[in-house]
Amino acid sequence: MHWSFVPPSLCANGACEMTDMTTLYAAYAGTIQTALQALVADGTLPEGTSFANVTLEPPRDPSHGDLATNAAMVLAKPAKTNPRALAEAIATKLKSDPTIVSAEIAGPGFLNLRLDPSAWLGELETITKLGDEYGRSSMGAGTTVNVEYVSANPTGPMHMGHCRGAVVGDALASLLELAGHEVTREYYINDAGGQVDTLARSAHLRYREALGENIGEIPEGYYPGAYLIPIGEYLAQEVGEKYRDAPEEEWLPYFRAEAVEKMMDLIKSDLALLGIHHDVFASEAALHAAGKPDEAEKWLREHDLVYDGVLEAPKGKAPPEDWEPVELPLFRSTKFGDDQDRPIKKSDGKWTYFGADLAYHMQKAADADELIDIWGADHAGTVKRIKAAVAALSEGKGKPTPFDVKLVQMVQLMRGGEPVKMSKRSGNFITIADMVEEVGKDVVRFTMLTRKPEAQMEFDFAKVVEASKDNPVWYVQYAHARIQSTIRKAADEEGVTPSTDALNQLGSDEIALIRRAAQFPREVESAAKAREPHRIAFYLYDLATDLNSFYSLGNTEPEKRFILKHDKGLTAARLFLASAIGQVLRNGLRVLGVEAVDRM
RNA sequence: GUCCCCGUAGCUCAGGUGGAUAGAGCGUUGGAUUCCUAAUCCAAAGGCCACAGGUUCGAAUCCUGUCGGGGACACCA
Repeated sequence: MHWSFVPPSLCANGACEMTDMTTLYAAYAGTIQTALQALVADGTLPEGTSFANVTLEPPRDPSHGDLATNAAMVLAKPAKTNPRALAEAIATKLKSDPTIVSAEIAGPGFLNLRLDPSAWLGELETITKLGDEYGRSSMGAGTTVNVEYVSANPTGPMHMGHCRGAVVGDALASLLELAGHEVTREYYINDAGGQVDTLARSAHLRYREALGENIGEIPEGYYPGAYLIPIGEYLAQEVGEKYRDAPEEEWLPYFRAEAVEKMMDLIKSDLALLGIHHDVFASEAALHAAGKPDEAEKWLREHDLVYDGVLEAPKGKAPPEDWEPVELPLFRSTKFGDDQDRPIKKSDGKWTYFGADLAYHMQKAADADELIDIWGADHAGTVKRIKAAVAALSEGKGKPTPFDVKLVQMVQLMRGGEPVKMSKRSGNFITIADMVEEVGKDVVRFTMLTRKPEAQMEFDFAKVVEASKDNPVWYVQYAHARIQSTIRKAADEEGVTPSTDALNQLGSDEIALIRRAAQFPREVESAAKAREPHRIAFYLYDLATDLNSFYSLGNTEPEKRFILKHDKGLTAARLFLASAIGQVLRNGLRVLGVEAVDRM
């Protein structure tokens, strides 16, 4: 795990400066950096040595100490010495810090540090003082990130297929915010293609139905879902019989605009059920109206990145029967690693989806420093071309715009071990509203975040509501509720509240728990760097495990309970510990968008 | 045929930007309850990290290939 050598003075956001508090890992990272700089000053390390690969982490085996650094192994080469000799030099410098009680060299050159217990106890005060801000990093300060997620076609309510990407995107956005980035949560509305025309026609059908016509079975090529019935009724109310028998070109634009708007209302309310709210809803139609694709094409042609050419027939499988060579404006995506150049316009002269998407990303890249798209795995085939597009567009800017596409794999819905059958044809699919109603928002969100997004997962309705250790969301919430309950009970029955007065009475069991809590800021930074919010979910599970283990010590050793009737000082100190752990659980759950409950 | 993702305990999965003895839950076996929330805890057993090469002080992690699972492959979005 890496950590960034960001000195506290670089802490750009107000919270850091106001409180003037540094978390434990950041502080000792600074200590080590100072020691390394001293070695540069006295010539042990060459001028300009990069410390980028130096890590500070908990040793795998706690008996090795409190902290471990690989500095000597990483820097032995530039120092032209062997790791153990360099470690010796680093250790000498570090020992001038009174809170470092020992610095031992181990294995191939690890430097294991032992801290005075007061260092760990101090972290409890840091957690408490920083409160909701504990874990906030300045790592991303000054970098704006645009996260585009969901972007479901506005042709119906949200169903299961959208759920995972929605949750992952939202948690990622929150994570990046906590890591200090300024984040825009964006939704791209595909309101310009053939699908929304189909939507408009389907709405027209329902409109005629609302006017009393018997429309019978919904024909092939129309959306059959019952959710369009209220749209038809609404339209009938708005325009009466005006468009009942009118030719399509008269009503299509109006029906399309109305239907899309209603569908977006539906989608927004579905997203709200999951606690998801976007900052920007970007319309593809508006993009066209503003002439953005033309601008993009012009720019690309000037840079010889778009040319008129003929695509080859698809290889490997039999080409479609109606395949014929056509000259189209093609984007040179092969120049950036794609297998084939991609058309930006269709043979009828209209823009392809890609042509518009290219212009859309051009616009996003102009507004943000970094871009992230969350897509379903079924769009994997288009990753290369859009990455190529962003690479091409940012060539002109002098420096490339970092751009990540996160692919989210399918979720297999199960019920008691059996796959849930869904029929798309009848429009009978499991919606997000169904899911949230059945198992709750917190369960849906947490479960979606307990697997890395690029791996396929199962979601079993039966398992996911089980109240057991096998169900992480319950387990983590239980730990938090347990803490809150203990604090309540101590106040009500013993009149004791958390206090630092007797903090130095806390022993090694408590410090083991603090050690885990102190990881949180590191987890935030590494998860943000990797763009992997699921790491926070796993961390919270580990922290909950440690809390529950500690709590259970009191079952066999009553003197290890939080609440001790005979020792109010120690009770208050343990409550202070409990309260700090609760704070970290809350801060982590907030990233995931899961509620930290006080009672269960 | 090409491209993308995945392959870790019996099962479901972490760990993967190279570091010390590969982790957790479920399941199995054996324990803990005059209990601050047992929706919990402790312990045992269980592994050629798919396979084969390569890179280096060091590989589950990086590279190449093979096998297996999933997905995508004209002007659909």
